[in-house]
Amino acid sequence: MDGQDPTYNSNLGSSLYNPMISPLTLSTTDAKYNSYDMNANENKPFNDVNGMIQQIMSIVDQSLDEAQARKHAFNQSRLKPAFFQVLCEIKEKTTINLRNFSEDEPPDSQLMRLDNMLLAEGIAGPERLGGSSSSVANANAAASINDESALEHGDYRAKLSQIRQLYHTELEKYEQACNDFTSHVINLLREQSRARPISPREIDRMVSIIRKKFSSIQLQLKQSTCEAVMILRSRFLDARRKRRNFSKTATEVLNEYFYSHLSNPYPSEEAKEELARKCGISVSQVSNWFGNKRIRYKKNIGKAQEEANLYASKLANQAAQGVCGMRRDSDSPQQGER
DNA sequence: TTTTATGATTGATC
DNA sequence: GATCAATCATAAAA
Repeated sequence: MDGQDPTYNSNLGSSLYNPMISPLTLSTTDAKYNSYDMNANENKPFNDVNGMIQQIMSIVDQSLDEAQARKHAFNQSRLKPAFFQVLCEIKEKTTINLRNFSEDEPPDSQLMRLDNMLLAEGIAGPERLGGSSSSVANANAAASINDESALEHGDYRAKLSQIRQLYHTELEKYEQACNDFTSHVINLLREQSRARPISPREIDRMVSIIRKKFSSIQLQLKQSTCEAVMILRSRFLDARRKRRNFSKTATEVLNEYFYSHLSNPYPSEEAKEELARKCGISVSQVSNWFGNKRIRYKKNIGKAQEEANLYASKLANQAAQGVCGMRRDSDSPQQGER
């Protein structure tokens, strides 16, 4: 539309921009443009184009009433069908590429991944009553069996539900804005279709363009929601973040076993289960404790000797008082350690 | 605030 | 799969 095409220009000159049939009322600006045109008669088409541009530019300065009045005048003009016809002809020549415009695009794999994740985490889709992601449920089952984990699990669910709520609020907002904007554009195009040729297919295409733009905004929302869920999960699943020391009693029970089996501080599976039960911790925690204890004892035997003596005298006292409960157990197959 | 203790994790080895 | 050794992250003590 840069006016370099001679055919196009001749069209403009012959009909559209002929002042005799121009639907737009010529204003004083025409005079101004005519005044600096050295050869007004020969350059009439260009002269008229300038005038038209000037008129279009001046629309922004018009009041709404004025614009409405002009629009009304235009719609009532007997030249309007001719103007419309000319626009149809121009369009016929300039929208060839548009016809071949491919509208079928493959579904966005990134969007699909995000959707799947949001669905899996219970953010998208139907709300799960008392539900959480299976992975978290497994993690919780594997974690400590005390009340604290249940409490933190509840905390996780509360935070997940918070994320879900925020996501849906934002999504609704986007959808509302998208619908509003789409219907606004449709109305605008329908209104404009009275003045220029706009096919329903073109309106549909415009709608799909708008939807694509809005879905890219939604993509960002989905992305940030996924990130929030990942952070929450990593915090919940990373047990190191919420390490708690075992109770004093539990440590004593474990130490008693360790120092009374110092020559072979490797409790059997049954012994581990018994210790776990006594200490109120899981079997894997007992295994961890013994793993840590063995390596730290080995690294610092001198210092650990004091502790060893402490537990030895403790056991001796218990034996003297005849309350040697632990040694009585079948979980102490080793004899004569230390 | 810094240091130490301690429970958990990770990768290698057997 | 159990254990070791190194390491991380946090609780508790100094």
